[in-house]
Amino acid sequence: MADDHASSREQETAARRIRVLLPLPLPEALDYLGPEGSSPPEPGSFVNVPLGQRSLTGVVWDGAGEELPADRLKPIIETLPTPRLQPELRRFVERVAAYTMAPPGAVLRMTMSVPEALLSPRPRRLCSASPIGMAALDGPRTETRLTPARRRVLEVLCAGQPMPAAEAARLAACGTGVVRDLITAKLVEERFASAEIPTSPSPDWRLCGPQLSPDQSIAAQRLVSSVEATGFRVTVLDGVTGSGKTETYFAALAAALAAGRQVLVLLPEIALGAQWLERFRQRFGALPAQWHSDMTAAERRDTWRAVAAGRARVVVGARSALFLPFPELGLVIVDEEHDPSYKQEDGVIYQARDMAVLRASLAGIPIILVSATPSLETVVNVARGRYQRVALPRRHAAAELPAVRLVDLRRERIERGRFLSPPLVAELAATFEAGEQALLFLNRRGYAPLTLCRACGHRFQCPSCTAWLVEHRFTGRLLCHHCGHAEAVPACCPECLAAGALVPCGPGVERLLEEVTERFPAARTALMVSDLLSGPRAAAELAQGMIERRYDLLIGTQIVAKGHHFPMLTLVGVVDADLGLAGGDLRAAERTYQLLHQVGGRAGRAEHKGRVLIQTWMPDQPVMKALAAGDRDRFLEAEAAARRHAGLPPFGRLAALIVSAGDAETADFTARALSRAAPQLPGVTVLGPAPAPLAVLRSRHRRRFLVKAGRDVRLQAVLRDWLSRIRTAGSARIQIDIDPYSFL
DNA sequence: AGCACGCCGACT
DNA sequence: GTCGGCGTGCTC
Repeated sequence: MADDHASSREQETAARRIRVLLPLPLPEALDYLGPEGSSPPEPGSFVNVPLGQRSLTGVVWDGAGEELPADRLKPIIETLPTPRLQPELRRFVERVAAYTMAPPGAVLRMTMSVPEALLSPRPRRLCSASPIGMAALDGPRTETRLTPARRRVLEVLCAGQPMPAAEAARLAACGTGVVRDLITAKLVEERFASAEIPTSPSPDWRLCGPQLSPDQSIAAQRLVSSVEATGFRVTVLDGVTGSGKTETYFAALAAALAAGRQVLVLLPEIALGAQWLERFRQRFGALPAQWHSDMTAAERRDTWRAVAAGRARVVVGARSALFLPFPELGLVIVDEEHDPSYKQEDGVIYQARDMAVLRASLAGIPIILVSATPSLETVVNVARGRYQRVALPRRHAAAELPAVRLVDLRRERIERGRFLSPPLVAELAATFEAGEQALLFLNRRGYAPLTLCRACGHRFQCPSCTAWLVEHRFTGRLLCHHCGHAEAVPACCPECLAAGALVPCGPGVERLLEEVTERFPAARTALMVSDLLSGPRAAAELAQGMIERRYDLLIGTQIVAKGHHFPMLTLVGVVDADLGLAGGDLRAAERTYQLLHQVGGRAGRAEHKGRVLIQTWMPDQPVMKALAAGDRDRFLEAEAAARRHAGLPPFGRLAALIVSAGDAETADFTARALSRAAPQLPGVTVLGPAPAPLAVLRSRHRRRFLVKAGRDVRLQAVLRDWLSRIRTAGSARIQIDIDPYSFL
């Protein structure tokens, strides 16, 4: 009898057992007890659960794990009314975790990045004029005396829809106190409105786009049919700069909207999206929902909810938008798919373009990868027949591709401390003479990359990193570009106290500005660098100034490479083309090609023919030759051949292991332990340990391993097995980077 | 990720 | 004597 009772209780608790994945870096989901009596919350439900001393929100997960004895389980606190996380997104979380080797909870955290969005929206109180209030407004002034402010509030409320008190106060240009008093005086009444946020207008796919060129129409038709066919399919829209790629993929976007599906557009950095957003608005009559890092918490909360509820039909965002809970996602577009900023480098390390393909495949929907300079990975996937390619080979309308010329710095005489070669100076002069605009590109922020003391040779180094401090003259500071450390530029050398002995070494955009100002005092020059712009609006403002020809010359870092299009810009000068080629980065050449091609593409976009001058010490490098010849495909073939020969991605697998610790000894100790336990398997090569190029970063000493493996090797399994055989001591951390992009 | 528990230096 | 530093370990 007692046994029966016990076993039935066991059965009951077994039925109540639910798995809950928490947004924490735990190795797996935890078990809890569902509510007594009522049916357990379904997988995907958001639940509040106790954990240790605190309580937090997680998601009911499916699948089984190791079962903890039932008597150690705590009951869940409550189930939230938030829409459930779709199975598709749950599988995506698991697959991203498995691929990147991050704990699933850490990936889940990216899908619930706005905790407030999960709470039921607080009902809002809306004000309207009461009958008494309306009477007071209409009636003779003597009956109820109204102050001017009170009168304005009532007028505002009578004229418009019910609105929050703060809104009424703002429109009436008075304080909220006036509204408050009116409520107390019963001239204004307040009602709880439904929590529904007023829906902003949706993009309208029925609007007609601009007339497409014949090339665009053919390409657009193929994209549209991939959307209409439904099902997973990757299409690469490969079009030269200025060929109208955006308008072309807008056709596919419209088709997905017409089919009643949501669309996600990923862009490298939303800061560059002002022109993109304007084009979208012109095409669809409304702005899309946006998702990026510099949104306020309230904006993120509203957007998250709008996406989850299906109200947001189009979302344009940076890589983290990939983890939004779309219930009806029908198309993903990755613009500038080659852009290295799709690689997330901290927290969960992932390549958003690749994960976008994964998400589309799990959802069974089409995805479009867009670029003028597709990544080698993408090109190889086309060659393997896994991706379809749609090409836009010609520039739109009259615009021609710019003429590219290399300037061999080995043959040019350039004064010490100067960085513009005579041919480039001559071209600048000719451009200004013709009343046209020029762009100088130098991917180096600040005044000079290194500052040293002429008297004693002292170099300014970051106290927390193996890196020089970069002088920024405009702000009068020395900055570390890796950790953000900043200090004032001292008047004399901190080492030998010599005064006025500090000399800058090498070029930075600020120093370039100085040189240009000396050479061309009449030229109106603007500097476009992320650290001198307060935000996307400032960047858009500068770009507008260029378009309105308030400047003759723009000097900038890679922020100028993207998105903008300046009709009167005819000359682009690349000051130091070799910058990106240093270091043993496997993608250095490819990235240099993409970046310089993109910068060069800024020249001559309207009817004016553009010229590009590339200053290099290595004119014989294949990248430079390819840029000069405009021969992208041959460059890619050569690059592919080199990578295939070396067994590097996309022809082999690659992972980086970064060991870091608070002191060099612990880092070395852990690295040696890892080295001893390194896998010895056919098809797997372990390189390292070696001090990372940034041997100390944020006060942590770092050692690197590189693991190379054949495409058929289950790399994650090999790494998991390797790490399971060692234990880390003390402050040591091991970070895994699958498909590394940065080699620092 | 938090938060508690635990073991060694400067304070009322 | 205690307050408090943050290193290690667990959370269903």
